[in-house]
Amino acid sequence: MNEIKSRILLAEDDENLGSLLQEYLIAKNYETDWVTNGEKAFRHFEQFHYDLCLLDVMMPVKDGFTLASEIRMMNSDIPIIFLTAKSMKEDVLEGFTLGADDYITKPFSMEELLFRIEAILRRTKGVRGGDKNSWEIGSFTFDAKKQLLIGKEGEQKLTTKESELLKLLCNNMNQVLERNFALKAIWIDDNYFNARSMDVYITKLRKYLKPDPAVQIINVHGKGYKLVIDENPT
Amino acid sequence: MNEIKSRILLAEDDENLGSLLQEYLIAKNYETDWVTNGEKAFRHFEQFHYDLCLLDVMMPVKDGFTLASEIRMMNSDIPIIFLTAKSMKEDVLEGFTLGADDYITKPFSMEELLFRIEAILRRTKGVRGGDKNSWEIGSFTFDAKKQLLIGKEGEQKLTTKESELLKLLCNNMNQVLERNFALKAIWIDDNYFNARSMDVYITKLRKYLKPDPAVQIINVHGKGYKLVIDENPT
DNA sequence: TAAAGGAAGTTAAAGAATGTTAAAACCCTC
DNA sequence: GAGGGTTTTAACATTCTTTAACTTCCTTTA
Repeated sequence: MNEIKSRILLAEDDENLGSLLQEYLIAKNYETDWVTNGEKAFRHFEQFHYDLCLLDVMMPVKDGFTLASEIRMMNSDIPIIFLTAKSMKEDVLEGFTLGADDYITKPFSMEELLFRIEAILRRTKGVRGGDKNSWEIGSFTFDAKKQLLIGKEGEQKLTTKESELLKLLCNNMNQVLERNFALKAIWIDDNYFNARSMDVYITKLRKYLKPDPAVQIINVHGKGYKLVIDENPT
Repeated sequence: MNEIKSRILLAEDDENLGSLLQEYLIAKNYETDWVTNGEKAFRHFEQFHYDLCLLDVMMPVKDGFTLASEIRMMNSDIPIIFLTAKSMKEDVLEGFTLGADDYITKPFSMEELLFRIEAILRRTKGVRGGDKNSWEIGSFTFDAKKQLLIGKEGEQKLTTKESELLKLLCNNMNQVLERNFALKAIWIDDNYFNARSMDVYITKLRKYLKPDPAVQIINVHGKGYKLVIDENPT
């Protein structure tokens, strides 16, 4: 239940390897989409949400490096692992300058890949075992278990709904929390009225967080909300 | 610009390799302490502050894995890279279960090690090479995260679409941002209507940027747009 | 070089999404 | 079933995006 599946985008033109990897990753409980060229990969990336990209360097239509730089342009945080057939140093170096998080040289064992994936996800999700229930939100501390938002000016007790929504926002810090996802997670039904109810809660949370202007809940029109924190206030 | 030196703890019993690595890392501007066994390494770790540990797996007195688990016990966040002579899978796996952030198999090139180190430090320090979310645009400052364009005359809150488009332009500063790419990146569908919608947003951005005549969004007919900044105004 | 046609610029308005506030409905506990 | 807190509904305000209509600019080609 605390096992939120991570979504992986796998771009690999070799049909055998690709399907093998997809099968393996799905078996390991990762929702894995497999595409066979860089062009398709980019379209998938635009359209869906992923937690990690696994990109073959040499692919038809659009190579892995080009693809990676385009992906980086749209999302500067998502982890990217390159699969490279050649162990050529130049490849490795270029990959890292593009902001790769890791690379792995073919042939590799499934296990090795899996461990690299898990190592990166541990880091990026900031979880070394177990899921979080308290966060630093700017100058606030939010304790989800106690449903308490502690600020400089004092404590604010949160209702269940308020707390659940803030928790989802924290879990997706700096990323878009999709309306539908939040609705289904909290309200089960994602109908019109519940959506409006959620709007009301967003307003409430914004009011609570108002004392720290570095903290903001930003609306992404037609998509959802994003909790952002200004790291270096001017 | 990022002149903060990172401190590295290097534990390697091979005198030749150890001194070579230390020399190289210092040349690359890392403050590197080199020790020749696990026992000494742990004492150093207790006594000083480090940003990254580079541990040989096989060392006298105390091996790298034991050392790592002791270090982990004191600091669950510090990045650890194992140096391993054997390429045995078991080693790799055990290393990762101990919370290694990476491992590298001997023999390796200095460059490869350096890039792995830098990749990890980028991640943990949250600073990645070509990864920005704020730009100087002439006399403006654009904060993509907060969707804010700060000028001399005041702040302008940007909508999601405005911000996404400006971000793409910034990522391609002084280069042509292709219409097609921007459309697919932001609107997903690159049909006629979305293209006209983008035109509208270009107009809006130009209006916001108007206060500084050195900043311009130039149209490249049939191709796309280019954000240029006049560095030395006459 | 002038005309034609497509590309881009501009502005306004319509419709959908979101923001806000308050009252109503609900749900506990006593 | 009264009272206090929580959640939903309602009503109205505001903002965002798209569409439309019209204008201007650019490139090609006769």
